[in-house]
Amino acid sequence: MTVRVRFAPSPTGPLHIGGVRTALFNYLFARKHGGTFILRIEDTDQTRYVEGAEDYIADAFRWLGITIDEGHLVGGQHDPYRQSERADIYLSHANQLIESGWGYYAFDTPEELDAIRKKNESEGKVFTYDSTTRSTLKNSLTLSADEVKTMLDNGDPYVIRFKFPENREVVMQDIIRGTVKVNTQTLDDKVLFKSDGLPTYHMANVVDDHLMEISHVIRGEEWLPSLPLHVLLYEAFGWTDTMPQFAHLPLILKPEGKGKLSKRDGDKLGFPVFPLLWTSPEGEVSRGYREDGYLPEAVINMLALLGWNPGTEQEIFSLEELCQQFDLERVSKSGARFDPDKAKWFNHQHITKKSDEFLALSLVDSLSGKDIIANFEYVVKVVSLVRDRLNFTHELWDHAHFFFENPAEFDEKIVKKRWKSDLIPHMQNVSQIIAATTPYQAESIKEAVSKYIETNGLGFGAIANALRLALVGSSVGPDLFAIVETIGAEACVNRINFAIENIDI
RNA sequence: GGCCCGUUCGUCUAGCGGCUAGGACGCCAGAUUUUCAUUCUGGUAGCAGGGGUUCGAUUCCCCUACGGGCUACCA
Repeated sequence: MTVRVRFAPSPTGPLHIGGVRTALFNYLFARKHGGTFILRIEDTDQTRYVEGAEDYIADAFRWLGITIDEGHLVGGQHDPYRQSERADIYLSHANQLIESGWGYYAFDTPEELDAIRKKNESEGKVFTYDSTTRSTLKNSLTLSADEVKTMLDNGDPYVIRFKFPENREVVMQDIIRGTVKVNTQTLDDKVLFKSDGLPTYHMANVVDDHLMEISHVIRGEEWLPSLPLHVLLYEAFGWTDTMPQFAHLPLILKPEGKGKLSKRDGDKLGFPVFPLLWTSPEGEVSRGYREDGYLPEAVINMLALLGWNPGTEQEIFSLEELCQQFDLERVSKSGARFDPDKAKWFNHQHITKKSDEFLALSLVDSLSGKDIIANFEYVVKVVSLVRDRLNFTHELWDHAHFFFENPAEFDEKIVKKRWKSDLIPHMQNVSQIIAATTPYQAESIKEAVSKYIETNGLGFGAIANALRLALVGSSVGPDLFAIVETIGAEACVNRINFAIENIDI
C-alpha cells in the first residue's frame, strides 16, 4: 500500500508544540513506510489568517529537520496545496452534494441563528440545527424550489449544510481507538460551505484528502467528534472504497492544572510552547525552543515520546531511529501532560552527543555578544571541560566565563569559608610555583603544588579552595588544575595578586 | 446540558488473564569529584471506586466517579 499522509495546519499563528507533534507523527509514519509527507495549508478562514504564520511553519520544519515531499513551497502532483487557491474545486463538490440530496441550502443569517440559540438557552435548552429543527428554518428543505431559485438569483447569502440521515448508527474504525459508534441523531447539520464562497474545514479536508490520495489521516483527538461527518461525507461523494484510515492522537495537556497545553502555560511556568521565537503582528513575543537553547533533536525526541513509546527501554532517539521504529500501534490513548523537567533532561542527553566543536560555536556566539575575541581552539578546549554540566547551550557562558575574564568580585560566602589571612603568604608562594612549573600542564602543576602543601604541613583542601576562589571568584567549575593549565600562568599570577589585594577579610 | 474519548507511581509510560507490577523524569540518600555540576549506586511512590465474567483479574464486561475533547458560516 502506498502511504500518503498530510499535515494540514491553518496559518492562524505560530505552530504550537502539539501541532509540531502531529506533524512529526505524520512525518515518521511516512518515512517508516517509504511514503509521502504532504504539507497542506488550510486557510479557508480568511478572518483568522495571520501574516507570517505560513513562513513560520516552514522555518520550524527546517529547523527540526522535518522534510516535506509535497506542499505549497515544493510543489507536487496535486498543486495547489493552499486551500484558498482551490475554491472552485470545493464549489463544484458542494453543488454535487446539493444534487445528490446530501446537502441543502440554508438562508438563516448568523444573527437569526444566534437569536434562536439565545432563546433556547434562556429556556434551558440547547439549539441544534438538525433533523428535528431544520424543517422549521429557512432552507431549501422548507422553501419551495422557486423561492430558493429566486433567492439564489438575487445573490442572497447562503450556506450549504450537510443533511445527516436520520437515526443512523455510524460505525467507524480508528487505528488508535478501535471501533467508535455514533448515532446521527446526536449530530447537527454542519455548515460545509460558507457564505463567503469558501468551504469549512470539514468539506475542504475530505475533498482534498480524497483528491490528494491520502491513505492515513493522523490528527489530534479534537477531531474525533467530527469523524462521523467525515465518514458520511466520503459516503456522500461515493468515495467510501478509497477512504483513508484514521488515527486520532491523544492531546498534550498542561503540566499542572486542567486542560490542554496553551501559550499561557509556557509564560507562567517558564518553558516554550512554540518551536521558534514568534513575534505577532501586534508585537507580542512568544519564546521558542530554538532560542531557549534546545537542540532540534531533543525537541523531536521529547515530542515523539509524548504519546508514543518503542516498547523497549530505549529513550534517546535520533530522528533516523524514530523513522525506523515509529508505528501507530504503539501510540497511547490517553492525553499526556507536558513535563518541562523531562524536556530539559532530553536536551541534556542530546547535548552529550554533540561534538566540542559544535558546542563551541554556541559559546563563540556568546563571546562575540560580549566583544570577547578568542582563539577557536581555546574555546573548544574550554567547552571540553565544562560540557558535562550543560542543560542548554546558552548556559556555556555561565559555566565558562572565568576562562575569558578575570573575576571582578568574589562570592562572599565562599570568601568567609575559604579565605584566611594566614593563607595569603602561601598563595603568593603557590603563585610562584605555578608560574615556574615546566612543563606547564595540569598534572605537573598539581604535583608541584601538592609537594608544597605537604612540606608545609598544610591541607590540600585549604589551598585548593582558596586558589579556586582567586581564579574563579567562587567555588564552582571543572578540575582546578585544568583551569590553571588552560588560562595560563600569567592569568593565574595576576588573578592571585588581584585576589590578595581585593578580598577584604 | 448533550455526544464522544480516556483513567497503572507526582509526571511520561511498560504490561495485552497467573509478574515480588518494569523503566524514565522528579524527589531523597550515598559514592565519585578534597569545589559546584555531571556521572554512578540505592531508595521513595502506582493499578480511581463498586459490581460482574473466570479456578484466577492491572488486564475482559457493566455502572459510578474523575479527567479530557467537541458542541461556530474556527480550524
